[in-house]
Amino acid sequence: MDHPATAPGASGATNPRDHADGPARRGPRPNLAAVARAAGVAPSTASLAFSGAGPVSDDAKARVLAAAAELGYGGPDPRARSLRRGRSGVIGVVMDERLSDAFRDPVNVLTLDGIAEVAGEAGASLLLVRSPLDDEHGAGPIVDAPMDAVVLVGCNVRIDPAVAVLRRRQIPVVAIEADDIEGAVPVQLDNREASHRAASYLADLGHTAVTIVTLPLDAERRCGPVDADREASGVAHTTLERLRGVREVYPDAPAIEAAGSSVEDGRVAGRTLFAEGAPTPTAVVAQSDLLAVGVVSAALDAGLRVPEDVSVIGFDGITVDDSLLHRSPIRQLTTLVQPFEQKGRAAARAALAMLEGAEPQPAAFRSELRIGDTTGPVRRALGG
Amino acid sequence: MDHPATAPGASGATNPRDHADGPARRGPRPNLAAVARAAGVAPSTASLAFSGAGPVSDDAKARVLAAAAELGYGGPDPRARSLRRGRSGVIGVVMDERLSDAFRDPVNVLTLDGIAEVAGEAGASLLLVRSPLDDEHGAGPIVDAPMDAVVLVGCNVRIDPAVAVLRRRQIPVVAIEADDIEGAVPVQLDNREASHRAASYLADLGHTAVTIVTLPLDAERRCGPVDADREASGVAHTTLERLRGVREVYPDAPAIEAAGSSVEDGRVAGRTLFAEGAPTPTAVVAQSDLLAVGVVSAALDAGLRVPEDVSVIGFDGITVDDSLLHRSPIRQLTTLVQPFEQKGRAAARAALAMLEGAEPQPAAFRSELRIGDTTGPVRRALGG
DNA sequence: CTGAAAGCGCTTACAG
DNA sequence: CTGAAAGCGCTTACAG
Repeated sequence: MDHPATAPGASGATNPRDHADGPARRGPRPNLAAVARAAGVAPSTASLAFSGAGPVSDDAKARVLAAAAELGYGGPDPRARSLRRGRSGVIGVVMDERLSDAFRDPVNVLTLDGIAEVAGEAGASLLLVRSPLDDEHGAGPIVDAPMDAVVLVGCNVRIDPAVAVLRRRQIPVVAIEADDIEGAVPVQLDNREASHRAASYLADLGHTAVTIVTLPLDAERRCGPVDADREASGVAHTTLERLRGVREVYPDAPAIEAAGSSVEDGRVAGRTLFAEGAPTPTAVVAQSDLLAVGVVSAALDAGLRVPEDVSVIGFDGITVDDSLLHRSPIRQLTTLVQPFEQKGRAAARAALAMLEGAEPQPAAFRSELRIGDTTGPVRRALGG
Repeated sequence: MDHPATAPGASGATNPRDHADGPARRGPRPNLAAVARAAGVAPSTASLAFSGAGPVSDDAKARVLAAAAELGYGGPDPRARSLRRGRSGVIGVVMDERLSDAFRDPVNVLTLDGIAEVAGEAGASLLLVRSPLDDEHGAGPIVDAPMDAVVLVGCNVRIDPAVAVLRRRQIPVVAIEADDIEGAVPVQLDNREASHRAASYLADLGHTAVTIVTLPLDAERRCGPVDADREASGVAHTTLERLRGVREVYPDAPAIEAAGSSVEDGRVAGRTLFAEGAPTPTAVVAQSDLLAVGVVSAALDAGLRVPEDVSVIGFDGITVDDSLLHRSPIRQLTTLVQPFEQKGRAAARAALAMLEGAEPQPAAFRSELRIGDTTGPVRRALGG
């Protein structure tokens, strides 16, 4: 399925790179020394003519530029420049998942947004890198890509190998939403407090039977009930904090772990939750909006009304698309809205600061409870 | 609004980078020579121990690794390695817009998906770069970021400066959805033929009054009617091809240019289209799904029924979220579905091939007309 | 299997 | 304002 037809007229017989283009470029790529020679100046002068980092006479500069054009010189080689300068102008963005999965989650895309904005303004470019798997330590871009600083995005799970590598490389690290990592600047959210607030809101509505649908606790993509052992073995900081926040209000609330953060993962968890015969909660706290939509969808499928029979609350405040929901009267999820772009911007600023040798600013952000139409007062107890 | 509170307990008094970490790392970063010295081997042997590119005795290798650990050496510096090798393992992804805008369009994200998949498998990392503005030639990452090859994504507009720079740098270029660019390997879609098919489908349904809502024709973010002059001045290949495809069936179909590809841009165009007093088309061909949703939304706002009063057809086959639509009975757009991921994969493969010095494969893909519920037979002529 | 040598292409003090 | 020199850290033929 993945083998495209070759475009009939598009390729032609010649290699596209064979096209001559103004000044012929025969032989090896010219370097700055060759340009300087052609211009009749010293290499250092030619360098200055390009970088503007020192005084050069207009005449010398013009000769250098003319020689460069003549030889087809494309400007100083960034590889050599970065070796010499000790900097490459590249900020690494490390994500937990396959990049193609990461892009599927709006949470990551929105964060990237903020990072890209600040990095772009500063002239830095973003290198997308996947966190290394356990079995490939010592390989992969995180080990050998040029990066001046790194931002960990949505790395809840499997952060340790990445951080270890980066620390050894002495690359400054900014960690969004990870537990305090030794040597990394944190950009944090009030996960626990926010979850506490959401739970309190449900308590105010009279809910007592609350179940939590959690994000993954580690990289194993398990799904199912979270018992004490499972919770103790969890490494995902965000997941644990959000869980604790709800438990501060509902100490005995059962939890179900989802395999990931997608609508489908939420649906799977929801099916368990609303299975016939099982005691049905009157409210569900899901740790992401995607999960929440899946839970709502499972509830509707099970013939329950939302919020009349069951309230559902999410986390993130993103816009979610799900066709099943469209058939329902639900217009907006009750959720905790978090400032992704701001978090991304703060992370990028911290990374740039470390790059400059300045003291980076740790940052903490707040989520706001946004009340939509997936939550309501608890239904009257049947026997009440 | 963007100044986060400093996290109370998160920062502490010390610079995170001051943390000692096992072997002290005093003074300057060690280099491979220092490691070799400490291990009692030649630098070349130490290099081989890390790269595995040649035979090294187990003993020598162990001594090198031990010395590296002892000195806190994080492995060969990628900057030096890439200078020496002439390769950096980085593929640039160049986009037309601010990256934060680019991420907002699913079209780009899906394409990036495919690129990331193939690049990731090959161990290459992706450098996100914005196409330079006209007024910043000679600056920005496209000029001085290390990249072995580049993929142009969604660069319809403002490609020329980028391509000129890349050509001078002699960086191989793969262009997704751009007109044949001299020296670039094309990854193309059947924009014209697909649009022709969509138009034919409308013709079969009896539509004669068809209006086209186009993507931008250049970078100026204009919106309004496309007259012959405007069309002649257009530089966006995709826009023009899709326009031509429809015109092959409806030679006189009027066109309105949208300022961008968003639901809101589509809505703006739609408002013009369905303004009172204006002659209303019985069908609209929008050049993207986002635009199509905006048009549908404007039609509903104007009190028209879709598809009974007006049919709307999109392009892309993405999932679109729009709350207004949810209130309507419309479940799926009629649209031309294009294989974004496949296009991305093909582009990445071509880039990798050029990197290896192999002959890259130009690729061409096909869009499929997917009939949803936004199109239907033309309404009976009022006077008919 | 190991070592000595050369050089990738640039920039930056430094002296004029 | 310009030039000669050194060196960023590595890898790769090449000889042993």
